Amino acid sequence: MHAHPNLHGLPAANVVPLASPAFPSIPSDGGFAGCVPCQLRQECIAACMARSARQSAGQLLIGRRRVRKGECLYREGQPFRFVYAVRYGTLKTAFSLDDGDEQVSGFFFAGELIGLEGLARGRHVSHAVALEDSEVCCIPYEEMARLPAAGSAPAPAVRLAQLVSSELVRDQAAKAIAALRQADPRVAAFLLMLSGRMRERGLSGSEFELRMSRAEIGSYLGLTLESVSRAFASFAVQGWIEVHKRSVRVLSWGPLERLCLPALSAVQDRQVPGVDRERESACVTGARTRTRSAPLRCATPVSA
Amino acid sequence: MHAHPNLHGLPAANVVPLASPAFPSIPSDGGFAGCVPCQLRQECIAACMARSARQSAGQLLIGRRRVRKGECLYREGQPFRFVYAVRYGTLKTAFSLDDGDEQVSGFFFAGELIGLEGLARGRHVSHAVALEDSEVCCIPYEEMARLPAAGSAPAPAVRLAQLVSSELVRDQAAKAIAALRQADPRVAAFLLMLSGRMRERGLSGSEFELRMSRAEIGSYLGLTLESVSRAFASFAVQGWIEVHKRSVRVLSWGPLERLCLPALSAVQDRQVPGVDRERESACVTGARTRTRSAPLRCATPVSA
DNA sequence: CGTAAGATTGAATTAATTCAAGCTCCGTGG
DNA sequence: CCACGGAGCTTGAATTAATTCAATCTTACG
Repeated sequence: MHAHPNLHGLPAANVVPLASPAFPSIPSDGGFAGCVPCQLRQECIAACMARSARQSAGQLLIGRRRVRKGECLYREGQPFRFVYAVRYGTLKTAFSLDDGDEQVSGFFFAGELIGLEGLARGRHVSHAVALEDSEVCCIPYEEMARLPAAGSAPAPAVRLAQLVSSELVRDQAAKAIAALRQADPRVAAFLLMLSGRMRERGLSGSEFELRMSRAEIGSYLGLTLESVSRAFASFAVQGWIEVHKRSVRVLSWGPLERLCLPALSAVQDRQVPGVDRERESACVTGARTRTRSAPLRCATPVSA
Repeated sequence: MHAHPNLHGLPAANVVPLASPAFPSIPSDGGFAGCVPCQLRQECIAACMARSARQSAGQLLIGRRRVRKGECLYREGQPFRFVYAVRYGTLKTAFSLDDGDEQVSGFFFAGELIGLEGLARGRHVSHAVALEDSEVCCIPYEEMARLPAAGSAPAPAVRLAQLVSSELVRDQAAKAIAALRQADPRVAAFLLMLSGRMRERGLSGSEFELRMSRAEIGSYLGLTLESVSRAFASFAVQGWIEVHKRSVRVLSWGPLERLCLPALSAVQDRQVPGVDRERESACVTGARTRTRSAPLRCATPVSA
């Protein structure tokens, strides 16, 4: 189908299928040699686990699971047992609203982690569905959480907390998009976000295939599918993009970026390059909640 | 001012002001005796740390910090050093949009944790501002992350990951509210959410004081302040609530709940009572993303 | 007591949704 | 191999609802 540059590359011999009735024990450090060629955007939690596992007597089995298009990786209410790392493919997460509709809460590409929302209550509060044939690594949470720190490296649990926090940052970007009240800016922001994530994994950022329907995009953005369709059409007649069904080619970034300017930095998700002076000063001078608020004074410590 | 039923109750002698030029060392298990009377909604991470600290040689200093109304607890771009637990008061988190406006991302009450978004990059990506005079515990992240597991109890880092995940669940509730496209249902959901969180800390759920402005509510809900005001007015003329400026009294829950029905269970944030059959079946039969999607087949494991 | 911030209310505007019809493309089965 | 059917996408027109702009009111605070 398409290139999968981010395979974890676990050798098959070290991979234990999850549905296997008996999990054969493998050496605690044996399962990670194959992780080296993996090109995950962020250091894979598995690599972190490998270091710890080498030093501990604990056993660690990382399985793989294939999820075909339309299939469910986990469901709302199911016990949380695994954190899933996408090896290849695309998935969405969503949850059921009480009227039977579903709300799409995220899209996940190769190298990204799914299922972290289950950690809070020990049960998943959303479900994950493959948008195309996909495969994931299944990292057993309990075992991972028990692994101690290896030398100066942080314990896997610490790394995990960091990765959950990354999801919070991504949610913040989603809120920045939601703050764009109009349809066109939101869709533009969505394209920019997608493009950035494609580039992160070595794919073209200006020409890619949408793996999700207009309805799913609309749900994620808080728009109807018609509004999404019209936004695409509008961009196309302006000559900013070419779009045919689910294949998109961006011809001109400038206008799209201008459209979603207020959310641009949140969407582009750049690593913070030191303290961002501009934003800091915006905070000091008193950013507005539509109406200008009082300047942000600095909090004083409590005297002992 | 008002009752503070959720004080951590750290004895003053064990509390080290953060701005003190030199942090005096205190016994690693000395700072937590006072945590016992603390009535946090979820088990406080500090209690978890206490157990670990007792067994380790590490030192752990938990400071307190007073944040007066309008003051900033931390800012975007600042290094992430502490997780903050609200002792009393109310804070909001928000971030600056690139056009200078600010987007409110959350409200935090006594017993809740703030600042977890900073974990991802080691820097805060939002700022936290007190909506009234408040006080927080400052839990030093690095030190906490290094604490090992104490016996069968999980390491503080594991508990931390869980708490970050709880924020993800809360974000999901916010997405459920955003899925209510109209103003009145969103405001109704906001009231329900607030009410639930008041009750959680032993306060009245039907009569409370809003600590945030209409503009802040609007920013959080994706509405203009006028729309929020009109929604309140509309509820009042229907006889469902009494509202005068920032004091709210709910007279009739039913209509408010009906109004935001699709998001009700997400907003009420009930602990999952076992596997939720209803929702599970909704998933199996194929919940809709506005247009009905294919039934969710079950993923098959990869054969070894 | 005066001022300013926050809240309310009204009227005009704007934009998304809704409803409906038609189209394209893909997979299936005759 | 081609026809059929359906899912997904597009497009148009009417409707609906939120936003915008503006004026007024209240209240907290200096």
